[in-house]
Amino acid sequence: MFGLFKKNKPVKIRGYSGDRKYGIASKDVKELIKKGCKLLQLPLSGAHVCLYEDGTIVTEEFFPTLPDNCELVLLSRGQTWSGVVCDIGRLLNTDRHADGLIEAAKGLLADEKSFKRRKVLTDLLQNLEDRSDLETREEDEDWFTGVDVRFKTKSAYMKYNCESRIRGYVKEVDNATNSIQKAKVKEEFLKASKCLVEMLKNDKYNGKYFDRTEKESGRLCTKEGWFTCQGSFEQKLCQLLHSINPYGSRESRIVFSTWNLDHRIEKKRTIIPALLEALQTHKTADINLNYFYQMLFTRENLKLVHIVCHKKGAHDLTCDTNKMFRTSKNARKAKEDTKGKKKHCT
DNA sequence: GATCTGTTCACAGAGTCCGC
DNA sequence: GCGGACTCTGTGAACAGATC
Repeated sequence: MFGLFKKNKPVKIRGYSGDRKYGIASKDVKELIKKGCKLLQLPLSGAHVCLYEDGTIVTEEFFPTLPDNCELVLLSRGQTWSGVVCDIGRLLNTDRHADGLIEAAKGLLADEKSFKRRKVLTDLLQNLEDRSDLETREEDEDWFTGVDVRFKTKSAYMKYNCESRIRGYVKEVDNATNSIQKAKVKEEFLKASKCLVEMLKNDKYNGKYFDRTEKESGRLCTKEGWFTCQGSFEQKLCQLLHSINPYGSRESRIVFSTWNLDHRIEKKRTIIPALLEALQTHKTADINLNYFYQMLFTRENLKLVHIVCHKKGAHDLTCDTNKMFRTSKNARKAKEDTKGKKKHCT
C-alpha cells in the first residue's frame, strides 16, 4: 500500500573514478541502481550505492531518509568507497603529468574569492607542478631565474648554496679573533681556525648536504631532492612533519632559503667561547679540533629545520669537556673519522 | 672566461636589557 | 608593562680578487 505512494527522490550520482555527476530521480534504490548503471555504463550485477560523504551503504530503508539532491557514488562489485578520503587519496596519487587536473585547479583559482581556498589551490598547484625530475638549466629554465649563469644544474647550485651557508660559519669563527686580548691566545686561536678551515676544505665545505646527486650517506635529502625538517634542537623529530623539495620549483627553491641549519650546541654562544676558553690554558696541539670541527660544521651538530622549528633563544647545551682535548682515545677517533682524507690537522 | 673564495651589506625574527 | 636598542640566530645578493 505504502509503495504505491512512493515519491521520486532526486539525487546526484557519480561513479568511482569519474568526476561527472548525474541528476537522477527514483522511487527506490533498485530503480536508482538500474538508472545509474545505464547512465554510467556499469554492469548491473553487484552494483551498489553509498553516500559520497562517508561511504555509508544506502539501503532501501535508508533511501527515503536521504535529503533531496544528496550526493551518492555508484560502485561495481568489489569496489568500496571510504568517503571524501578516497578523493584525497586519488589526488595524492596524481603524478605531475596530470595536466587536466592542473588546468582545472588553475580555472578554479582564477574565479576563487576566498583567501583560504586560494591558499589551498595554490599549494595544490605548486605540488602538482613539481619539476624535481628535471635537472639542467635547459630543462627547467624557470627554476634558474635569478640564479648565476655559471650554475648549469640544480644540484650544482644547491651544493654551492650549502657551501655558502657553511662558509658563513667560518667567517663567524674568524670574527672571534678580534675579541681576543692576549697575543699568545690569539696566535693559538688563529692556528686552530686555520686547521678547521683546512679540514672543511678537505670536505669541500660539506656542500654535499644539499646535493641530491651525492651518496645517500652524505646528503640530507632523498635522491629526488626532498628534505625533511629534523625538528627543533631539543626534539628528536619534527612533530609537524615539515618537508620541502627545493628542486621542484623556483618558489620551493626560494622558500627553502627560510629553512635553517641550526646548531644544536650553539656556535656563537657556546662552541666558539668553549674553544677560546680551552686555548687560554692549552695549546692548539692539545685541543681535539676534530670535535670542534664536528660541532661547528657537520651534521653531528647541525639540524636542518623549517623556520617554525628554528628556536632562536639560548639552547643551553654545552660542549662535552671529555671530547674537547686530545687524549689517545680522541686521537684514535679523529684518525678514524678522517680516514681516507688527504690531510688533516694534528 | 669560468669558477672558486672571501667579504660586505642588508634583511628577518626572537630574546634580553634597560629606562621610562 | 611598554618601547627601543642591542645581540643573537640565521639567510641571500653583490662584488672583488684569486685560481683554474
